[in-house]
Amino acid sequence: MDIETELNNAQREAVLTTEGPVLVIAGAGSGKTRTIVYRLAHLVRQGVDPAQILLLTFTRKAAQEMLARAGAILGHPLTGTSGGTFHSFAYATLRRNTSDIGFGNGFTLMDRADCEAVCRDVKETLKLGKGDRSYPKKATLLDMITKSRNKELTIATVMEREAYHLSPYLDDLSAIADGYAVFKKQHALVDYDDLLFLLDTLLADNEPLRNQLRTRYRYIMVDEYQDTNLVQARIVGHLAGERGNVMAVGDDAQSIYAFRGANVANIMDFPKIFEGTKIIRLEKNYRSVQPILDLTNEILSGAAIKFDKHLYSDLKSDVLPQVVYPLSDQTQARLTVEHILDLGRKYALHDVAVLFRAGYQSFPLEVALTRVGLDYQKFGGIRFHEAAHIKDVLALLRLVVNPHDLMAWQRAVEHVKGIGPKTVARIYRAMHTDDAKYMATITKKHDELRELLNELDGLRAMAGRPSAILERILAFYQPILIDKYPDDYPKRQAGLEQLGQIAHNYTDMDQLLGDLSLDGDPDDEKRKENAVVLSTIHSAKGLEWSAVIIIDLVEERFPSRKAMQRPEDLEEERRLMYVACTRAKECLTLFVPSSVYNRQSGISDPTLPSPFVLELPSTVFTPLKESYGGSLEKRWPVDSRPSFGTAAKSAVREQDAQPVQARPAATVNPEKLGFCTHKIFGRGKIIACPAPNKYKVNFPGFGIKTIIGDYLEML
DNA sequence: TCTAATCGAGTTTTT
DNA sequence: CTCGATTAGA
Repeated sequence: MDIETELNNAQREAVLTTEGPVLVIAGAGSGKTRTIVYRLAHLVRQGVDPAQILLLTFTRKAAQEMLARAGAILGHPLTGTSGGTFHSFAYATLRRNTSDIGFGNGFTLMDRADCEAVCRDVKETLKLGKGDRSYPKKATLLDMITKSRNKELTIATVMEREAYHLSPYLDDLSAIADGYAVFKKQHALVDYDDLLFLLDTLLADNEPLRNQLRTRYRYIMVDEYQDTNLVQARIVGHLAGERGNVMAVGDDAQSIYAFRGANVANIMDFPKIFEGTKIIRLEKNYRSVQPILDLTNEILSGAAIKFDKHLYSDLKSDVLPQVVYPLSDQTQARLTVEHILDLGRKYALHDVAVLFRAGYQSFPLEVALTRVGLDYQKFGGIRFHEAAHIKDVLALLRLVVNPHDLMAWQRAVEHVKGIGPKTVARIYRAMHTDDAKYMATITKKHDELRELLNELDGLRAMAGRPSAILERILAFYQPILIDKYPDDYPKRQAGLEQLGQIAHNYTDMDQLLGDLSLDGDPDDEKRKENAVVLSTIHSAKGLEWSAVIIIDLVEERFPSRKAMQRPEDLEEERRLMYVACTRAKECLTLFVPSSVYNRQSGISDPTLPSPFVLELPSTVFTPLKESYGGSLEKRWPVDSRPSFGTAAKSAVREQDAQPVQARPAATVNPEKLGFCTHKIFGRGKIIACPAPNKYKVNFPGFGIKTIIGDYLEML
């Protein structure tokens, strides 16, 4: 390890400042990870016990990679260092102190599906929303509840700020949120948010424990600090103390988790909370060639609130990033595959990534890749432990540990034919009131149920290692698997076998269950060789590839349709675009399809290019247009823009650029909806006003569109 | 009363 | 494809 030659001045200062609070503002690709890795190694070399270091990161993968790299520098692994996410750290700490948080008999961690099911059950128990087609879905209910908790605002405030269309349901939502909290308490259930809040309270109230942890973790490092929320910041405060040796690392321009309650103010306020903070800025970029940085700097310069950032690099290249305009999202998939094959001659396939805004956007590409026989590895979207068959097996595993686990019972018993939600609830009640009579009748009626109960009794009696228990469960589940998924059970079987493999590494069942829900896909651990990477941008955070392709850069997809309503959401989309582009080391290609398939109408809709592409000056990229023959030609996209002409289009863009609140909302009495005109779609009839300042309009020739009032001229 | 089957509407991002 | 409302049948 040579700190003098391997690090620049700013990095070296961050590594060598081991005492007191440090805030590292690290631009994209500025060697942030390298700095953390060297600091870990440096601390250990200075004689710090690795067990005294706590490394909090955004994913477990990131933490383990950093620890491994530090170990490689030192020539021996770091033993005993605590590294992981806030959530997994909280889970482990709470497990050791269950009685102090009011769960003397332990608690069960719920995953997203469990939480949604509780929301639905509470809604039904309260008899709310019966027959109302536009009633918020269980996913929406949960979104509001967790958002309100993560931002530490009332539901009313969250609704007022960002979900105005839900305001008719405010009272219902508050009632459901209360019911949700009560239900969790009654059943010893804990959701992801609870992990953080319970740890915060535990540390605030329990001085001996707080002191014990402060002594144990003398050096704390927190990565991706711009994506922490208020409660996470408090936890750091508890653990570090006012004069703690704590280093926070982050980049305000890469804050992309506001939807989850992340608060950029945390990183700005860090020096206020920790007195005497040393602030270090890493600005030189070591990842990307200069032409890519020219483009990413342009993305940031369009931000509403300017960033004090300008990335620069010594890496030269005379190849500009490309912007490709395919005719449709179908040809986009084909052109992407061709481009990947092309890149594959220069780079290893796992060094090429395709990034997109939402998980479903890669589906056409996945089909195209499969057709030509290219292997791919997808990040984001459905996680390993969320697949139905994995959840089924985990439910059985959970029941072995905790017979009171209601969510697991629901899952396990609903496989029995002839038993639905109502009967499950009655069985659960009967078991807990020792109603032997009902149990006898119901087991007599359903053979499958009796077998299930017998199996669980047998499993509890054997009390072996997790892997042994799991093996027996897999055997028991086999017929259910085949019955439930006759079409694709072999594929799912492979997933179950993988689960078996994972279980071999564990001796403690609680730890296994916790890790599975908290640390994502064990599949993600290593990058497959020779497989191109497909990833949501959120899942690509902190990673880099030689070549990066971003697809679906059109309005309504990226930026997401849901982010077009509020200026602050659009700003987060811009930062997301920045994160995506800064992942690229040498090649960056942006795809802007001219039309996308619309499932509703079954035809392809014309698209508008993403504002983030439109505003780029033509000097920073090379435009390529797909000809009708399917080949690519260098040409200005403006030459071939369809129909309505560029004048109308630029007029619309100017309008879009104005902040939405800048103009008073056009007022229309919803009682008598009339006609309106739109710059692009022309004259249309207003058929509904689903929310204030939002209209459903039928445009002849274009169909029904939902549009913000600001873009309409009322007639 | 409850379950299973069918139909129609709507799809962001994650610990 | 997935969720929820609706409905026919047990």
